[in-house]
Amino acid sequence: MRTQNYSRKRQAIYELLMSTDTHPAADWIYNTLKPKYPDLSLGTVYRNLKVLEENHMVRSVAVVNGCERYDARMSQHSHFVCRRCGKVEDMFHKEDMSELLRCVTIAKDHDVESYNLIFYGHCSECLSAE
Amino acid sequence: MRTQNYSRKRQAIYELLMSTDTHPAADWIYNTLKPKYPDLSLGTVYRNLKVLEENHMVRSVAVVNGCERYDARMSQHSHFVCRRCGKVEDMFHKEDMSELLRCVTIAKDHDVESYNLIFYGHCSECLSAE
DNA sequence: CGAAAATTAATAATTATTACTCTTTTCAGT
DNA sequence: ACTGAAAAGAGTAATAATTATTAATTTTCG
Repeated sequence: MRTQNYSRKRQAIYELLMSTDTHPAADWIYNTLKPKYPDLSLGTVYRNLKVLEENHMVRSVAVVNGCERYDARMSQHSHFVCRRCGKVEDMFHKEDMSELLRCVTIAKDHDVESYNLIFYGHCSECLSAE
Repeated sequence: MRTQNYSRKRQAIYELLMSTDTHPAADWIYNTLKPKYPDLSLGTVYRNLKVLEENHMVRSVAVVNGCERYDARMSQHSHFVCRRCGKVEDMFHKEDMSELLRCVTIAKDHDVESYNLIFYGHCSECLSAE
């Protein structure tokens, strides 16, 4: 059986995502890896993000200004999106969020696999800049 | 001072959104109103959705398959998105969700204005179809 | 090594959304 | 009701993120 990440570029994309907490878009990943991988193609970044997503190694955490933003930290946590600068920040949970499921009426015949909680507002930098 | 002129098309878009719980995309709104307003333009739908959004009469609740989905019910509630058919359903809260805010670490210097909670999974129709 | 399968670069195509230009509608003040 | 300026719209072109295609390269593994 073939291993999952046998391509250097896929590995590089994954490791870059693991090493940052900026929740970048495909475009940023492409530009960041380009110097080290001069023949990298943007299509490769998109395709690998999809492959990694299917393998639950990466997830899309938000769409900001029409751009999908990715995160390789799969432990359950939420995000804050700045409406002004588009920055995406982590928001870690104080306690188990399964609590959350008790707060909403869930149809019993639905198969709820995951959830995504996003907070919107203005980040500290943008607040002080105004 | 003149703020906004009354427009019957904007009104129609708003009323259509109020009358449905399917959380439609711009495209669906356009096709639904087209028979009654034969000269309606898709650009008009997009522009008015943005105007209504700025006036807090409408909000985007999710992006499904690259399409923004809208809701005119502004009372706080969450949504379920079916990963298979893309359906967006309402999930009303059993209790006050301000409780929710206590579960995450919120940086004090951030101005959190709103949040969006989306559940993902498979709806009952898609489950029984498999 | 060598063949089969997976991956990629480069490019073309797709598609949701926005911008633009000119026309039409709306409405406050007459 | 009439008018003129502001707002809104139609129709079309443009934008930009993402996806599909295809031929070439790389990787895997017997």
